[in-house]
Amino acid sequence: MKLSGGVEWAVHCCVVLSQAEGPVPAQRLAEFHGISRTYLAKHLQQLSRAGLVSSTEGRVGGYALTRPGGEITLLDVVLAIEGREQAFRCTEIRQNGPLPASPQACKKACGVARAMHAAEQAWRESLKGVTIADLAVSVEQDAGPDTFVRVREWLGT
Amino acid sequence: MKLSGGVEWAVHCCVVLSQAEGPVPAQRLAEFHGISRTYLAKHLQQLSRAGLVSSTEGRVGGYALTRPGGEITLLDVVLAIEGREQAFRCTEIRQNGPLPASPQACKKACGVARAMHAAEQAWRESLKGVTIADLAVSVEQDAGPDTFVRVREWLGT
DNA sequence: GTTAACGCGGATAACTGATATCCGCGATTA
DNA sequence: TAATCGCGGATATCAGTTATCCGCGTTAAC
Repeated sequence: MKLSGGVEWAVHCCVVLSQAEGPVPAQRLAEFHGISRTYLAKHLQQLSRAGLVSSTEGRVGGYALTRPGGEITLLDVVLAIEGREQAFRCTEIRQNGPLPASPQACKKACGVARAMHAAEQAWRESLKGVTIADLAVSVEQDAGPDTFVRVREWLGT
Repeated sequence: MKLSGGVEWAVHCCVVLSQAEGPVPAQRLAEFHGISRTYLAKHLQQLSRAGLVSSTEGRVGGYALTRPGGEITLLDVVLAIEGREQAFRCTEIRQNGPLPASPQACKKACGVARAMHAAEQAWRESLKGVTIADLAVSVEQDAGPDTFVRVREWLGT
């Protein structure tokens, strides 16, 4: 089980965007994080399709958050990049073999699937409790109070 | 993000083993669940290496749980199959680019990684709260009180 | 009006990991 | 001695991730 590396990129980009003043081009976000421009573009397009960021085309285009950082959760970003499917996928093996479960019993999900999905729900709830704004605060605490001032400066360059 | 299909197989096998009277061969477990014998064998070997099941070789060999079902959690099985690595892997992109985080600040994990790992911890805690015995009970409730009697009967065939 | 910077979608390719099978080996028992 | 079993290695296939490139339309500056 592995999360796409794009999740990390997307989250960090959202934190930067939450502190930017205007639209930030993908090129700029890629440079800032030292990552591939073309591949990052794909992930930003996913964020755009999910409605988390808006894109402006043309000469001075780029990406911006559609909502304040406090209204975008980590879960929003993760689902936008990873998709909304559950990590655990029940293949209903209880219906196989010499003693298959009755169609009657299979109306509800099996105990294994229920437990796995409950765990995944706990994961999602935890991610839901963290916003981009929260992460921005933690970055500021770790890297110093002038961090985003310098980020904005560099973005304006 | 997707969990290995082997997790589902392994969990269901553990439930069956918790109700078996002697060692159950991989062949038998595969037949019972209508799945590939050779591939299931690989997963059972992983459970064996993790210490969740013991294997007896030879003519009347097979697999058995090393502990009562109540002492084996869903998390034990998932980690045995999926490995113990976190799904989210921080690549420290904060250290890249024109404004890299200071080595000082990087002594602790970044806020993004902390939040992702906290969510994963919540997932693990949830899995830790469910035992094989719990799952056996839920199977019995869903499929009827004589279910495991018939399972043992078929295994003995 | 032309040019340059930008986002968008499609095509493509390399690489990785999951899925799956087969084989020979040693162990055990009928 | 033969049949049944687990074990590990080699191998093949397939899907998903990672990544790049291209042409297209859009927009602003010159």
